[in-house]
Amino acid sequence: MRPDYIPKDIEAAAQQRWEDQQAFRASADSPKPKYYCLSMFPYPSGKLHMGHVRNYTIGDVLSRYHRMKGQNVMQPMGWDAFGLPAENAALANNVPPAAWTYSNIEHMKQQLKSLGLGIDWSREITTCKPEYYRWEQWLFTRLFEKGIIYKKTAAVNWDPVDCTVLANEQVIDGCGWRSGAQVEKREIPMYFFRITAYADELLDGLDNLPGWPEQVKTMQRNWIGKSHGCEIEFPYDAAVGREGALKVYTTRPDTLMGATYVAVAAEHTLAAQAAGNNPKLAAFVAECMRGGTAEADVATMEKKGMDTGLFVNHPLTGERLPVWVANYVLMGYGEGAVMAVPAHDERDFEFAENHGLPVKHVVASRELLAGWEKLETALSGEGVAVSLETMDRLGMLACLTGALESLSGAPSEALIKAVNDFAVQLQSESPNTEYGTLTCSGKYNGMDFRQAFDAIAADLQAKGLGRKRTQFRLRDWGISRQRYWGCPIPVIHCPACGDVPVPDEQLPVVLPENVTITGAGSPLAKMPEFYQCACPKCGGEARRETDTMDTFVESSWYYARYASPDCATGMVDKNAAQHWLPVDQYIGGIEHAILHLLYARFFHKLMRDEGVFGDLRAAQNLDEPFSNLLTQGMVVAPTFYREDASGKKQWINPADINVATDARGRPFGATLKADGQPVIIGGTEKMSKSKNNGVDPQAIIDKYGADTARLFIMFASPPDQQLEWSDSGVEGAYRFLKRVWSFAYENNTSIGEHNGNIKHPPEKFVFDWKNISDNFKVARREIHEHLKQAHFDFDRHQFNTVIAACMKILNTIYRIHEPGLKDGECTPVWFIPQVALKSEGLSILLRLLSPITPHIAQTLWRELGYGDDILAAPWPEADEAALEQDEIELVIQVNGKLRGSLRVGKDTGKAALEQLALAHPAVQKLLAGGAAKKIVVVPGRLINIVA
RNA sequence: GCCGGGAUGGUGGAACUGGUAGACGCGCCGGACUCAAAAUCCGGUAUCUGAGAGGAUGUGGGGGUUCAAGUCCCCCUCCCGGCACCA
Repeated sequence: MRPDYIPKDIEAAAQQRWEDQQAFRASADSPKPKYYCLSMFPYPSGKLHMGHVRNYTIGDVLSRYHRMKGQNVMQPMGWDAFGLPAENAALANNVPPAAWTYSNIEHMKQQLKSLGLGIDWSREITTCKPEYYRWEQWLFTRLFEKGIIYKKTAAVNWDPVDCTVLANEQVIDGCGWRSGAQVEKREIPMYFFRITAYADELLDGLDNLPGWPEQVKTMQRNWIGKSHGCEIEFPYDAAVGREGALKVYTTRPDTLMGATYVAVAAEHTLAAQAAGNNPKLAAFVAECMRGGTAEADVATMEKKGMDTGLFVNHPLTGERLPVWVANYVLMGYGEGAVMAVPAHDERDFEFAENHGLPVKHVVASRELLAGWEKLETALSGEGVAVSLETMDRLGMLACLTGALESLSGAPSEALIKAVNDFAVQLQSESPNTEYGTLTCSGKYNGMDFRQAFDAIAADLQAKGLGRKRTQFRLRDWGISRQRYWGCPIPVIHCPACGDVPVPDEQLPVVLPENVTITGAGSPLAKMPEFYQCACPKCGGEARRETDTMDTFVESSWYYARYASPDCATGMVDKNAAQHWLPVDQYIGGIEHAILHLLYARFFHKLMRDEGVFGDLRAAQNLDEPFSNLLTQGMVVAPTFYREDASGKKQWINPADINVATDARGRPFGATLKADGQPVIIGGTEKMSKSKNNGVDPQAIIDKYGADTARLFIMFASPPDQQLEWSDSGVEGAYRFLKRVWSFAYENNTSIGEHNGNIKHPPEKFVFDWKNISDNFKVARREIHEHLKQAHFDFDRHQFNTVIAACMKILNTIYRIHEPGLKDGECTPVWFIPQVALKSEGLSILLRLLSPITPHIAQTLWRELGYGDDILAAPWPEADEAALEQDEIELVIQVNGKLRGSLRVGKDTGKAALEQLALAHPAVQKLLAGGAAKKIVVVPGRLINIVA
């Protein structure tokens, strides 16, 4: 055995061994229970980044852990190969997207292999290959025929200079990233997946996912946004142009009597109609069309609006309400129109304040009602009666003003104060968005939310001007992309037959790979050899669709494809699907919590309903694709920069920086290694090219080895938290592995001999641990306590404390020594238990470490004669007998403050404990002769004396 | 703006069900080894106060519940993720 830890050598050897043995090839034939462990596949951007390393290490740790616990693990890998960056790279470097993508895959695959991941590479899939996407096209044609896919128009970001559609990412401050031109919203026809048809199932299904983080389920529930409300129609007459009704949806029909105006989106027909003969309004509508479509931008815009001059009628009172155009009302949401109740909605209130629109309170809190009662008493004291009818019509404030004006003399000071008090109270409740009691609402006065909701809905229904409706925030999924590097949409447009899906025998519609990317429009639309075709129905001349699919489509079903990656008869082989699905553990970034994970769940149900998984009775448990989900945090690192003459920040990579610290280790400045001059320390941010704070995983692997990289990443923080990169932390991880190696080397001979004597596996050898010395008993108890803790932490995926437990075990076994004796001098009586204990401790340590740092664990397992293959070793279990203790330590508190401790027999009774605690000198001192009011005894933990 | 998270020593983090705050690392300080350095090993290290024993304070800020709060409840600040065409 070599005295030094040389990761390069042992890692290459271990990886070669796994490759030779095909150690990670998963077969459905195994009698063991299956465990399908999946990490989100990477976009092949060029090289691995730390986020990938983190993701795949977590997946590999779980895979290896479950394998050692006796499961038949399948851990596949593939490439999310379609996407925008390939087109950008093509523009920048003049390389076709296909060639760029394939070469990136080649390189990244080597990098993944060097991490020592236990991946079944025979299942590798690449989404830009026709063998993969043809099945996506196949499903599309089925769904198209079923009506799950339909066509409608939707708004996109249009760059008027480059004449191209931009992704939200490519719109910066409302302008195109390349042209700098102001982006416009433009309506174009697109294909949509009717995901809303599955909204209820997607929502309810979340209740059957106990293995998902609560926060992700909450986000998805909110995203789906099921609400119960009413659709309400506001009729208008011929004065508007023609008779009709403006339809809105609201979750607050109880506030209907407080509606003081209605607002419509710029694209709404009423807006267009009003703009027809109003140039100012037309200009405003055009202004609303400027800017991107991203919701975050729209929602943070200044709320602007303009009066159309049109009126609609309140459905219950017939009152005329003005119609406004507002930029915060979006055509794609609900009906593209809202009823505005400024008194009870934040946005409506702000808008009404800005435009001088009336505010009418119709829902009152208990406090406000009490305030109003007080005011009424004050008013009647001055002989003023408030008419309920007036109040219903005008609202409290207007009604009050009228009443005061009707006073014959000047109001008394008491009345002025009462009025002021009420006004202040009303102001503080504006807007009041809580449920409350209806007021100023005529026949609905006094009702609560539920009663008012039902009564108003019933009245609307009776008038034919509204009804209860359940609505979802979730919108149908538009999948058409006017881009080249994606899966072609398998539709042919025939002038005679309309949109015709491509028949099975003509699939796949292959994306041509040798193209030139210009950045203006899709190259496919310029390739007659691609788009010219015959109609499959009538044979006439037709045009092939040149849009491609959203790349979320590929990533919505890849997990299923892994079950039978080469299946040539369908998306997935039915038997393979029924064997491997669902995914037992899915791991990926929290940023995918909504879109990707919702789309994949949706697709799973589409495939199920299409019979892709076979007979539904046979395909049980196939309603959801991912049983357990782990969402990892991102990898962040410190940033450093200098400002150039123009004030522009020049970001400097942390690798080129020296950080100076004071005597206590506090950083007080940083300098550039190259010139020794100071740089500015920025914040800690997500590793990125733009902040130049990325650390190349390859450099870490080359310098320290994959085990160190994996160990550091798993140790630095729990998987779901963000991970802060630290070079010295990496050094620490490396130091620990060197210490493990040294321990093994130093005890190589004795442990090796011991292991040889007892024959493996070591558990078969029953050592009489009862007769070892007290020191050894303590050491052994520590080891087994740490093991127990590690086990607990493995199961809750808190790998950082698993590693802490490993470090503690190493610290313990390093100290195993009979006092005053060295190995060579030990008498046989001491020597044998000492070696046995060290051997047991190291065997536990190596097996605990093996999922995390598999190369060193495998190497030492063999070197010290535990066995040939640590993957086949049984998972260690804590020995309960080793954990037993006769005496325990209890903490003594006085008034909740720590004042001392007590060693007692483990079975000491409560009364005895109280006596012992009261007799404790620190307690005596604090009680100063007084009696304890109360004594709280928490068994095994503490005694709290309340003085 | 809306939805979801987060904040604990110089630092990454630990504290499982409300029960000894700071495990385990990193850094720093001291020591051993060395001609010296690196590496390695041993010890110390929340803050303030005290010679010391000890005392006081302390988990982003403010309030509350409890014998007891990092943990539960209410309000606030800042940071991060997502917002439907980045993946």
